[in-house]
Amino acid sequence: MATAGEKEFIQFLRDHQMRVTPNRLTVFRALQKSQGPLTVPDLAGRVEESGLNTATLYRIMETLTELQVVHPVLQDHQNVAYELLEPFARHHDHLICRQCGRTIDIYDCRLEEALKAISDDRGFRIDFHQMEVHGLCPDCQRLTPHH
Amino acid sequence: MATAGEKEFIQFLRDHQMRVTPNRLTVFRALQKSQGPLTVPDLAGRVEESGLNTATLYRIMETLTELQVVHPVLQDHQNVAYELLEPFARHHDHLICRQCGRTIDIYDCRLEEALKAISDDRGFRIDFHQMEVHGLCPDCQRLTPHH
DNA sequence: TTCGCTGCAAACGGTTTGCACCGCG
DNA sequence: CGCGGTGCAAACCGTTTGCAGCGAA
Repeated sequence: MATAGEKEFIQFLRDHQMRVTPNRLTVFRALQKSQGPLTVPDLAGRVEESGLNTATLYRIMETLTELQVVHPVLQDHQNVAYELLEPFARHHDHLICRQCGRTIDIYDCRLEEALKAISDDRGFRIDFHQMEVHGLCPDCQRLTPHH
Repeated sequence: MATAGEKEFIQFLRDHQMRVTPNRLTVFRALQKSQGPLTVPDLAGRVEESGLNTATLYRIMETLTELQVVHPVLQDHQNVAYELLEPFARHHDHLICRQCGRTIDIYDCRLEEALKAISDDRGFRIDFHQMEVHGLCPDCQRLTPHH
């Protein structure tokens, strides 16, 4: 099943009484095109030609976060970056290697099911979740086989 | 099983060729005493009487992060905060309510097991993980029963 | 005695804010 | 036409850095 696209995003904004502006579409497209999460400075670089102002960019990210179109995640242990949420991007979690810094996207039903069971037990209704697993990827284990 | 305390922290520093300084002990104690994650400004307030300098505080947090005594997490969708990791604190994940903002700590074997199975499948060796589940807590569902 | 650690103060840069203008609905 | 959205520029403040002195080992 494909993820929702620009058309659905426009409808989503209308449904939430938010105006459909060129700036918001520009940001949405940049996020869709990107592989991973983007910081505001990242985004600024990618939408440079549109002349979009940085202050506006921050305000748009705040809006999209409230609407749960995106959510902020911590990058490199220090920078806030944003990534699209369902239904605008396929959900996944992250394996992050402490050695090479590479991020591996994962999606696994076992995890989703465990999570659902746990939340149900407590009567918590899930919007979305985010998980980071830190450790050593297979390649780096081979290079530093001890410990 | 209790979590490791100050004595173990001191030994940990020695094992890693790091000096045992009053400042580092002060920070460690503040983190232990705290319920949740603390930002650097938070910490600065709590260790005020010790006269610990802010720049030093940042350097200590960087060091503790590298040693994996703590790790940074995103608070309120924007601020970086630090929390102790195993074995210095009991591991747990978070349910975060979008309505009241309250955080519920959870620990559940089903999640840990699913995670281990998934990582094993990919040959990824886990140091630690962090999970945030965003949604509506039982209390807030009662107050806003629609949607 | 050595070198890691710390305090101080200045600089940096990501983020926020006030305000006037613009343009979507 | 009204009000949400935007650009601009200044301010803010969390964080980083250089350097000299201190103290843990």
